[in-house]
Amino acid sequence: MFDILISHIQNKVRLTEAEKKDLQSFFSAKNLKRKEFLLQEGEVCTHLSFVSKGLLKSYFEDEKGGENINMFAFEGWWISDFKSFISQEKAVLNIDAVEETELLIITLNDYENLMLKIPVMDRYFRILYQNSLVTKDYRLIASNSFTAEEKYLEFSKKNPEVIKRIPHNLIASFLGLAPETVSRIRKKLLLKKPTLNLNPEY
Amino acid sequence: MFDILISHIQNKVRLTEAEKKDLQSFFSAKNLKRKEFLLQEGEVCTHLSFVSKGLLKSYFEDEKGGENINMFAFEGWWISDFKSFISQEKAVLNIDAVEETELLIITLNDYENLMLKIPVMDRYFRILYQNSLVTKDYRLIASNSFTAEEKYLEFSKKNPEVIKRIPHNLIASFLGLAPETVSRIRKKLLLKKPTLNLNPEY
DNA sequence: CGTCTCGTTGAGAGTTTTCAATGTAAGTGG
DNA sequence: CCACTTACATTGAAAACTCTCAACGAGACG
Repeated sequence: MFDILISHIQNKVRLTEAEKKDLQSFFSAKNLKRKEFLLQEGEVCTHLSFVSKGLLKSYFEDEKGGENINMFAFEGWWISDFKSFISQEKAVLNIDAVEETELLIITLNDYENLMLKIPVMDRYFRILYQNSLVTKDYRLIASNSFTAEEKYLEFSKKNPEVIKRIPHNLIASFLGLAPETVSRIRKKLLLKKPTLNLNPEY
Repeated sequence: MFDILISHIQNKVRLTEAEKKDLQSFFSAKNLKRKEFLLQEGEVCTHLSFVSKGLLKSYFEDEKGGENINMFAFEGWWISDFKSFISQEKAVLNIDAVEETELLIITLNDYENLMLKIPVMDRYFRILYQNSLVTKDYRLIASNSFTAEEKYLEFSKKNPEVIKRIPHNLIASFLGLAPETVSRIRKKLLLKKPTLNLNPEY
């Protein structure tokens, strides 16, 4: 459980044994069942969470009650309503578990103290956020310039595993499309470029 | 010139006098005239740039030659094609000057050495990127869930000064809308909610 | 004065959404 | 294990939104 966290951190920076020990004391464990909320709109986002197992989605709920998915968080990802977490103001996002999930969570105070105590964690998060910005930037371009078909194609090309794991209505929401639109695009793509049948039965 | 950089950094972290001195040695100055390129698609983004004066835009050029503006960079902002800068691969973005611009630029090597030499700069960028993520996340939500009118309204509410400084066709591109659409929205808004005339002439 | 940039307007085309109905698979409780 | 409910996907038709194309006007700049 902590191993995953440690290994993800060590992927970017080097930790001493003492620091690894230290690190653990800042986090608590939390489990969520399917559909259970980590955060609801209007609450303050008290924790930043590291996903050690499972899958979450964060989403914005519009006036009509529609879910607009903002991001998914898989094993090894961090998630929160960042704005709410940093400012300790009310959250606008909801976060819930798509699959049964195990988290390591840290409060804002501990997050800050963690970095004061283990300065290399500033570096870790700097690199993490830096990479994250690249991704968000690309998504923003796609969202503003691509057609529905391009959005879906691009997504499925970049995230083939995700397509298998997450229902298409959620993927549609993530891409800012209606589920019907995605369904029609998939149909069109299947007709155009039929799947290679690697295990023909004849 | 450096003052602005230093002051922006000190806004987030504390620097010693020695560090301030040190810092300067990592940067060079660069000026751009209106429409001059800082980076063109296909080149490698060799520098991360701090805007000490002026205004830039970064954009993605689609097949039809349309500019899809990704971000603006005002005084005190950093800009680059981050993906290209970090990986030193070819850039997909173009960056050019909207107004006459003064930059402080740093290479990837120096960027990395800077943080090794002045570790608190890891912290500075961590906080900078953290804030940036909040903004991008919000833009992503808006881009995926808002109507054209909501996008424009929201933008003009949050960035009243920007509206004055940047032509509407660029704002349209930034919002992922056609300039005609923005023009029509503005007309509609003017009719609906006429501007308060604070200086009546009668 | 001519050119270029920016903004506006209209009409038609195209894309995507919405609404409603239906089908299918999967999970739950008796 | 079956019956029932819920979640997910598909399809069609109409509506809504936004874009494209084309033309025109105004202002800035050299």
